Amino acid sequence: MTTIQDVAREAEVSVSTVSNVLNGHGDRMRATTLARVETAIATLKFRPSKSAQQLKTGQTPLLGLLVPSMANPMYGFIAREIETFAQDRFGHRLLIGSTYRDAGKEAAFFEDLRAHGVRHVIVISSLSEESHLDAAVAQGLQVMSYDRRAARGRTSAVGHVTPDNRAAAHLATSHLLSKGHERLAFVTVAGMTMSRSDKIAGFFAAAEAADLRANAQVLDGGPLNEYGDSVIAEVGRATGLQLARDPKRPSGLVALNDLMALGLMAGLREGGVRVPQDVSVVGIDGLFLSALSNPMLTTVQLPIREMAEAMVEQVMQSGTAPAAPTRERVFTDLRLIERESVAAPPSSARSGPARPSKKAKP
Amino acid sequence: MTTIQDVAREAEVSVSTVSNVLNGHGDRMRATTLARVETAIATLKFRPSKSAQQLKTGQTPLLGLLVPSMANPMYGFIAREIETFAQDRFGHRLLIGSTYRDAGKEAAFFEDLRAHGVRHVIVISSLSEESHLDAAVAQGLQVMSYDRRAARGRTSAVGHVTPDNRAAAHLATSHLLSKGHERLAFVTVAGMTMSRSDKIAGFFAAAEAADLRANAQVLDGGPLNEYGDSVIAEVGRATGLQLARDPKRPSGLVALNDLMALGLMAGLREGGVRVPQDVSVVGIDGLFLSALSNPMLTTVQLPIREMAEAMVEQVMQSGTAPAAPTRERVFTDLRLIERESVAAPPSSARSGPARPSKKAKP
DNA sequence: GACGACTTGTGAACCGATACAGTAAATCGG
DNA sequence: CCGATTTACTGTATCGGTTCACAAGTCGTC
Repeated sequence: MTTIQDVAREAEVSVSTVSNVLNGHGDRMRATTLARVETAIATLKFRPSKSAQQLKTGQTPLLGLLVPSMANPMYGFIAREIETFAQDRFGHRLLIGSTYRDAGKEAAFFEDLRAHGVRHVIVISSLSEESHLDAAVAQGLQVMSYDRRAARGRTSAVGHVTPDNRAAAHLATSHLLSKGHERLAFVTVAGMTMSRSDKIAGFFAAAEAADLRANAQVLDGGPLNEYGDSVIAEVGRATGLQLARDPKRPSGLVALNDLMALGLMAGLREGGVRVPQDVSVVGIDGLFLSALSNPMLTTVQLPIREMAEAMVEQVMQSGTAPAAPTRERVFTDLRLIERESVAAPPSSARSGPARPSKKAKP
Repeated sequence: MTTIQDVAREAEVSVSTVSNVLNGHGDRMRATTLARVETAIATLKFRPSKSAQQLKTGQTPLLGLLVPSMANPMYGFIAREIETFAQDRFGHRLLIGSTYRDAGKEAAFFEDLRAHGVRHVIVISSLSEESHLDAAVAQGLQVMSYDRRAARGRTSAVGHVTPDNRAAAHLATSHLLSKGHERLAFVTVAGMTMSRSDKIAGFFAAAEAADLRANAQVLDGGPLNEYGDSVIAEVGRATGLQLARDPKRPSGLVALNDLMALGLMAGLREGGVRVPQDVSVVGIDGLFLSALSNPMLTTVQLPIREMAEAMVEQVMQSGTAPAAPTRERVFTDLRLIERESVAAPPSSARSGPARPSKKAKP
C-alpha cells in the first residue's frame, strides 16, 4: 500500500505539502509544485488511508444503517435509496446491519458503529422501545429513526422521519368504505409498534367516520420470529387461510403492509376465497412487487425516496446546527394506487340486518 | 470518546497492560491486575478504536459486498445470509454498495474499499467482464465472485462460487419437457453474462436431448437500465405481453430467474393468457416471493445460504493459505419445487404436424 | 538597504492503539 | 546465599495521516 510518504518522496516535497494538496490547499504552493504532487499521486495511484485520517480528524465517511432484515424487499428498497443519496450527496458509504428485531443485536451494532468511529446512523423501525437510541445519542451519535414519532413529552435526541401512518391506513380504509364494504378488518402481526398503532388508529377513525366502528376489527396473526421478513408474508398467509374458513369474515381487509397483503391474498386463495370477488384487500407501501401480483394489489404508495433523502440530509446535518429542536418530519404525500384487489363486496356480505344503526350509547 | 489511556489511568496500570488484556494476554499478569483492568474497561464503557487498531495492525473487521442493487429481493436475501455468517463466524460487519451495473461505480467502490483498508470483498455478478477484479486482487484485496466461473485459460486470482446454472436451466427445461411441452423458450434480458449463457446452454441441451432443439428459442426483452432490479420484472412483463399476442407462442417458458418469471406471468395475464392452462412458466432461484404468486411459481431452488457461507468462508481464509489454486466451487444442490405454474400444454400446442422428426442433416 | 509582509514550504507533535525490548522483583537450584 | 530464570509490568517506537508553528526566500517600500 502506498503512503503519503511515498508520494512525498516521488514528488520531492515534504509530507506536509502532499497533505496540503490532499486537503484542497493547493493555493498554498507554486503551481509547478502542485502539479508535481498531483502527478506523483496519480502515478502511484495513491489513496489516503481513511483510518489514518479518521484517527487524526475524528471523521469517517461512513453512514450506519440498521434494518430489521435486508431480505425484506421494503427495507432493501429504502436501503438503496439511502445508499445512493448518501453517496451522491455526501460521499458516504453504508455500513449496514440486520437486527432480526433483536435488542441485543441492535445494541451490538451500535457498539460496533461507535468503535468504527461512525457518527451518523439511520435506524429503520424494529423495536418499539427507543431508549437505547437515546443512549446512542448520548455517546455522540447522530441518530435518525424511521417509521416512528417522538414519544410524547420527552424531547427526544433522535430525529424522526415517518410516513403519516394514520393517514395511510385511513386512506386505505376509506377506499374500501367507498366501495361499499361494511365489515372491515385490519390485518397485522402480533406485537405493537408506534407505526402499527398509528395505522390501527387510522383504520378505526375511518370506520368510525362511516359509523361502522363496531364492524371493524384488528386481526393479528402470529408474532414475527427472529427472521421477521419473508415471515411477515407467512403470517399473512396463515391469517388468510383462517379467514377463508370463517363464514362471517369481513369483506374488506387492510393489510399492515404490501408483503403482508401478498401473503394474505395467497392464503385467501389457498382457502378457496377469491380476491376481489369475495374479499377485497388493500396494502400499504407501494412496493414494485404489488404491481406483479394476481390480482394486482391496490395499495397506498408511500414517498420512499423523499423520506430516505430527508433522513440522510438530516442525519448528516448534525454538528452543523446545534441539535435542531426535536427534528421530526411526517410525510403526508400518500397516493392510493387503484389496481385489482378491491371490488364491491359480494351481496351476501352487504349489511342488511347486520348493519348497526348506531352503536348503542346509553 | 474514552481511550486506552483513560482506562490505564483508571486501573492504575500502563497502556501496555490494558492493550494486553484487550488482546487476550490476560495470562501475562496477576489475576488481581486483570480484574482491575477489566472493571475499568467496563465502568468506562471502553471500546478500542477500530481505526487506531487498523492503523497499527493493518486489519479491519469489515467485509465489502458489491451487488447490482440492494432493492432486488434476490440480492437482499443473499446479502443477509452473507452478513449474518460474516458476523457470527468472523465478527465482520458489511460495507455494502449497489453498482447499478455501472463499471464506473464498481471501480469507485473498490477504490473506497481500499482506502478504508477493507481486504475482503464479495462481488455479486453484475458486469460480464472481470478484469477489474484482477486489478483489485493485484492491489491486495481478497475477492470472491458470485454467479461466475473463472474465465477459461487464465488462472484467475479471484475466487468463484456459483450455482450450476447450466444444470438449473436444464432441470427447469426437463420438467417442462416431462409435462409434454414441445415448443419452448428461455426468457431473459438483453445482454450476456456468463451465468446467462450457462443457463441458455442448459436450456438448449435439455431441448436437444429431447430432440426438440429446433423448437427451442431464446427471447430477450429489453436491456436492464441503470436501475436493473425491479426493472427485470418489467422486462418480463413486456415479454409476457408480447408473447400473449403471438398465436404461435411457445407453450413452455423457462425464465432467467424468479423475478423475471413473476413479471412474465403478470404480462401473460395482462395479455389474456392463462398460466398454466395456456402457457407454463418455471423460474430459477427459489425466492420466497415465488411461493406467494398466483399461480404459485414452480421454480428451481438454489442453495443460497450454502453459497453465501462458502463465499464468506473462502474470502476470509485469504492470507492463511497462500492463494489456493484457483478457488472455484460450483453448487449442484438444486431442487425443483413443483407448484402451480406448470401443467401439460394445451392440446392445440401439442406437436402434431409441427413436430420435426429430426433436424434434417444432409 | 533594512524592515516588514508575503509566498512557499518544512518539522514535528499528535490521534489511539500494538508490540517488542527492557526492567525490577520474585522464585529457584545448588 | 548468589546467580539464573521467571513473573509482572512498563516505556516507547510506530502505523499514516493532519495541522500548526516556524523557516527561508522574494518583494515592495520608505
